[in-house]
Amino acid sequence: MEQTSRTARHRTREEITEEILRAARKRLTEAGPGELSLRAVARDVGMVSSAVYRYFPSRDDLLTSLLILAYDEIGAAVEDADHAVSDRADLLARWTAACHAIRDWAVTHPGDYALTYGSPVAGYIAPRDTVGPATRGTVVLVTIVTDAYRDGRRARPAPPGARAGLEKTLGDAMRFVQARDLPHPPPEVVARTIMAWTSIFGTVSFELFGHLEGSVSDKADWFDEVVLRLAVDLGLT
Amino acid sequence: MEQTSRTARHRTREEITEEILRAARKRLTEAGPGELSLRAVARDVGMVSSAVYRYFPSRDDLLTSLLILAYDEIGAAVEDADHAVSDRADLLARWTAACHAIRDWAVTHPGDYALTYGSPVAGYIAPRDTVGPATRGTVVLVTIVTDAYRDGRRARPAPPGARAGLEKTLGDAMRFVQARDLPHPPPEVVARTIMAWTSIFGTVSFELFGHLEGSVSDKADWFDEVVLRLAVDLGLT
DNA sequence: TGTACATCAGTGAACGCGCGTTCACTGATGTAC
DNA sequence: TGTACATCAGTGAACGCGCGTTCACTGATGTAC
Repeated sequence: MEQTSRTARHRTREEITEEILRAARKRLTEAGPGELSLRAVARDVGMVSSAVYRYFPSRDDLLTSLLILAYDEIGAAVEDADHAVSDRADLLARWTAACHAIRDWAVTHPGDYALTYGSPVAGYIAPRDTVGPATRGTVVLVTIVTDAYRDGRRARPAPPGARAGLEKTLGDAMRFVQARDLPHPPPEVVARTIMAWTSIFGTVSFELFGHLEGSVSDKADWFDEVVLRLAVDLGLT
Repeated sequence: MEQTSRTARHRTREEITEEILRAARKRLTEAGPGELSLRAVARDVGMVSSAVYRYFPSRDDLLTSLLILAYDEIGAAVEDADHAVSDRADLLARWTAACHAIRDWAVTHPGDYALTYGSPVAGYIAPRDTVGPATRGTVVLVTIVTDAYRDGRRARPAPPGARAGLEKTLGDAMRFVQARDLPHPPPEVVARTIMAWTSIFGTVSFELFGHLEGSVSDKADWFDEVVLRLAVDLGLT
């Protein structure tokens, strides 16, 4: 009873909070996070600008919520795409599905993509709460590769000229997989995974930020080609 | 005589134009291109804001000049790095030098890097004049790879599952190398080159935009590792 | 070489604007007795 | 169940600010005869 009465007001509060976030995300596709205008968002929602302060203590807090929302959304999309592959041993299918989820989300949410993976907003420092959501998608990619390693599939070997000390260069990434996965994937596998991860987002960024113009004619097909080659390099096939 | 008298005033004009650009670039490291303030730049130079209009017709024109300047600078840095390798047949050395020039420039000019390779500025469309400068650095990377191909070195072969039509997916990039290089590098080589190019900038962007935090402990060493593996994949070793 | 005129760089005031945030307020919704 | 009080959402005015751009001006530099 106490719960339902609380939710009466509570629920509209949540609805309006979501409405503000929705309007802000829409604005992000046109304006860039640094120029996001609280007043414009308020106007879109149909409130006076000061009313927004009942929901977000400041513009920066709005940005933080948008950041967490975006990371959580792309993270969930990648997780869902991976889980939707019923044959868990089909690592190429899982890899392809996960990568596609990334690009699909980015293409349909260019404003949120710029917020999360574009240039950082000047004068804004993302608080700690964003770290968790930020890693969700990445963890899926890593899991697929380490599953492959456990399966006995092998990525490209270390190059002949490679120096020692790769493990130290990687640092936290090594510690992460070693705390999780048995048998421990060696540094070379972790390195190739980070390279692939970077390639995926690099390709998406190049597409969305216009750097493939004049080089690649079909961006979606190109992404598929990249994903396939990365899978091969990672030993997923 | 006429030339020297024209340069008297002309020269200070050029100097002040450069001073404005220098001040604007400095501002870019703190503010992001969308928020670049003409008035702030004028203040830094020690002029009244309206005086800047003697040099740039609008804020957008200032941005365009900054864009061209940045692309030209990184392009020249990459060209110089490549040319500085005296043994032209040492393709790994040339590749490594060119890639390092990219990262070095990016790390020392983060504001300009965000302008050129970060999220696009909302409401600003780069004019045609920026296209030429934008490609200079890329052309160097492509040249190194095609030199290797002419040498008989071979990149990774096309993956087993690859579809036909890669040539069409690439489009302009294929036309570019086919118009320039003999013997024509096949689509697979062009594809691997674009992937490597994307990886380089993806790695730099991830470093500068904070996405390697929590994964890679030594960013400079990591870049070296990436560059080496890309060289191997491209058949430069 | 000296004078008359044209060009140009820089000034300072003004324009109209949108911004983030604060604050005292009103009226509706929820809570406690 | 009904009343008194507390909480909360939203208003509207105001704050001080910085912005891009225009314009009439002054004084210095360059040009032509």
